[in-house]
Amino acid sequence: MHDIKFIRENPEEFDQHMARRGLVPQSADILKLDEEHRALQTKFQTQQAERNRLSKEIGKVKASGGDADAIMKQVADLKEETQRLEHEEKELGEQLHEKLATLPNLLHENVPDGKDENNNRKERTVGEPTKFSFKPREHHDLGEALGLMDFERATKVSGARFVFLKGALARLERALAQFMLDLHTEEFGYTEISPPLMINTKSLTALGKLPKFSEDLFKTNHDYWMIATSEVVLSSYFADEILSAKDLPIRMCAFTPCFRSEAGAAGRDTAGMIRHHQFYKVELVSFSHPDKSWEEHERMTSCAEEVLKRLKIPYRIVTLCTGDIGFDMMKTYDLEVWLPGQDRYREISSCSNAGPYQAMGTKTRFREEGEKQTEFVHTLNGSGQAVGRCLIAVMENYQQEDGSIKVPDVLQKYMGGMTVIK
RNA sequence: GGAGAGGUGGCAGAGCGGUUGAAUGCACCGGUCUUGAAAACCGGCAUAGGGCGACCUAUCGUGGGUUCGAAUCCCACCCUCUCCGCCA
Repeated sequence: MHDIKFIRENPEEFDQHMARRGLVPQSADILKLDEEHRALQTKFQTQQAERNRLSKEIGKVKASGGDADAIMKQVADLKEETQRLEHEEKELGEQLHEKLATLPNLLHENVPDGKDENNNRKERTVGEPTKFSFKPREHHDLGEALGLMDFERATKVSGARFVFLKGALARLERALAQFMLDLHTEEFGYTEISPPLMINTKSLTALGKLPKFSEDLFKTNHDYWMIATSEVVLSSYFADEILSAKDLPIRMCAFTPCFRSEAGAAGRDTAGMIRHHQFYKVELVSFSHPDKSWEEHERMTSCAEEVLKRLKIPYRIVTLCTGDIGFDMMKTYDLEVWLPGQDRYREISSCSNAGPYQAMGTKTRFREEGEKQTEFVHTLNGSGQAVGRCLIAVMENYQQEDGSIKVPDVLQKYMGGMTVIK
């Protein structure tokens, strides 16, 4: 959701942002609509004030036992016109809201231009791609050979893009999640949340995720949507609320399954568990003071990075370009882990600053101490990390020639001391 | 699933067709008093939008309706609570 005031004050700048998103100039249309709306609003309100005044008059006259017929006729004559103005005003208001809610977010100046992921800017690489004295295998090869990953039965029971993990691999998934949660809550000050996994249409619409992403989501027959990320429930947590500046930043993390229809991904990443309908993710969300949100973005990214550093898995960081960044984000860093089996880096985490865009939709505001004025918070979200993909990264980077998998040091305590999966 | 009760400001809680955007209490903020604090007293205290401004408009769960006029009446929906049933 955009701020109409910003567009009024900076129409050219707004159009430049939209142009970078590949859109034609929008501000002229919006400002015209805005002006019409405001003119109509003033007109309607003036008439409404007159109606209210006369109606009160009637009350007084009647209370003193007088005859109010003449005034009542006068108001009755106003009625039709007033109702017409009201409907028109509402209609224009909705049109304007629709525009502001469906246009993509502004962009941080630092976001590179480009049409797809090939134009993302590499920021830094941490660690070297893992070296092997043999040809490293892909995670699904390893998992199936170990008898701990069963795609066939998952297909039988559920369908494509599902898996059964067994024994030590199931436990490894749990260990990873627990390691991540402990790190973020104990060392980085995030509050652990166990949120609803289903969300209503109203919340998703306020966030700007609907109607745009309806095809990518699973919907229940009770009109709930399965969350595709816990970002949506966490970011909606303070909807319609006014926070105190002194409480910011508010940091939350949640470990949840994520459900995605992968409607547009037919044929992509069909082998293994890279792209499934269901996966676990530990999500980080921050509500930040506007002055501090870019700082918070860097901090959040480093929290996500720390997971990989401690697991000793090589990765790199890229800044998404204008063609690859999500439409509701101002800037996004992707963390990409090295997958030896695929011989390439793959996305494992995405850390974004939405600025005030989401907060304006959910009406999440804050107030400075002693001020009357409210302001929208900035919301940030990041994966810290996608557990499923992290599991893959561990398997492929820690594999040994005999097909066994070493357990990273930091996970051993969560694995009952186990040092190798075989 | 069945039966009933109810949703009003940060909280509690009046109001049930006409100066009610909303009494009162608590909380909170400012002041007086005090060496300081407490108490007492005085004042302030919802959100959003429009207007250069005086000011105006909207909002009493949500949406619609009745009426000159709705927090108050009618309809639908949502949510909460109590009891019964079922159930992890």
